[in-house]
Amino acid sequence: MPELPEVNTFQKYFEGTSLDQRIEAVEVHDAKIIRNLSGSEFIDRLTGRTFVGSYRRGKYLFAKLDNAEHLLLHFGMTGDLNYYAEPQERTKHERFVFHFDNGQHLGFDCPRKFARIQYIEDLAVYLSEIQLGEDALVITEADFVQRATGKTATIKGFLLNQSQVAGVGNLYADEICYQTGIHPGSRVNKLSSQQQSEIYHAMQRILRKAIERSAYYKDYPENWFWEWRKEGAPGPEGKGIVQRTKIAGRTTYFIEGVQVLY
DNA sequence: TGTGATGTTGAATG
DNA sequence: GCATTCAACATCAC
Repeated sequence: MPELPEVNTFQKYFEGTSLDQRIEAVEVHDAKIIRNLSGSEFIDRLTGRTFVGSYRRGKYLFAKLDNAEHLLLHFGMTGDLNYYAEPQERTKHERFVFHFDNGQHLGFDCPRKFARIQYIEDLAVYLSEIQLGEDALVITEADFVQRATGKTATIKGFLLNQSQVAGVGNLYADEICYQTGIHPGSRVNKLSSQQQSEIYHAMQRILRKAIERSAYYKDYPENWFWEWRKEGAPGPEGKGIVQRTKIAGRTTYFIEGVQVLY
């Protein structure tokens, strides 16, 4: 689930539910996804604190604490937030939960444990240490094109590379390639700067639309790929054939005969 | 029952 | 240095 639009939805959910309530207790069921602290250290650091805001960059969500430090929530493939009142509303794969002083809870659910939770003392320092590109919605066209210039990677690989642009994942990368009529295996340096800027605008348009629909796939426009991601099926309007392959190590769908390989 | 899954990382390879 | 592939992480659903 969690690519940029999904994480944006998590952020809204977090801000709409979990701010300004003192964390009275923290319960850790499985500390595996907490990367830089033990379970008991995690409990010690968070107990008594209050969430006061958040910052999202790409798929990284930083929950801001009242001591100006942050908790990084990276959702991996299956992370999810669950704010609830009654204990029986607890989800099956809850890994830890904050008990707020108003009786509410914020649980972090993650069946596959690919999520990464990290306690960040200094956000600016952390961001300068990791290789994380500018957020896909924030990056300027000039910066995007400049980063693309000369790259020999496939366009799909480039879009997935979080150190170039942060936020695009496997599904949206396919959608961007589809909507620009470009084969996902095309080399970035074979594309004109005009095409690179078309990709930039498609990326922003698609992510914005997805956010507007709260990353709820069923509400996406009918001509998006959700409707046609089936190998061997005819493409939209009967043009071309849906192909499934592997590009940049990820399962990739595109329409043979419609998306041009450069 | 086997296969693959919306993410990231590190090692190995070209 | 750059790009790609693969394995690993752990679990579930088809």
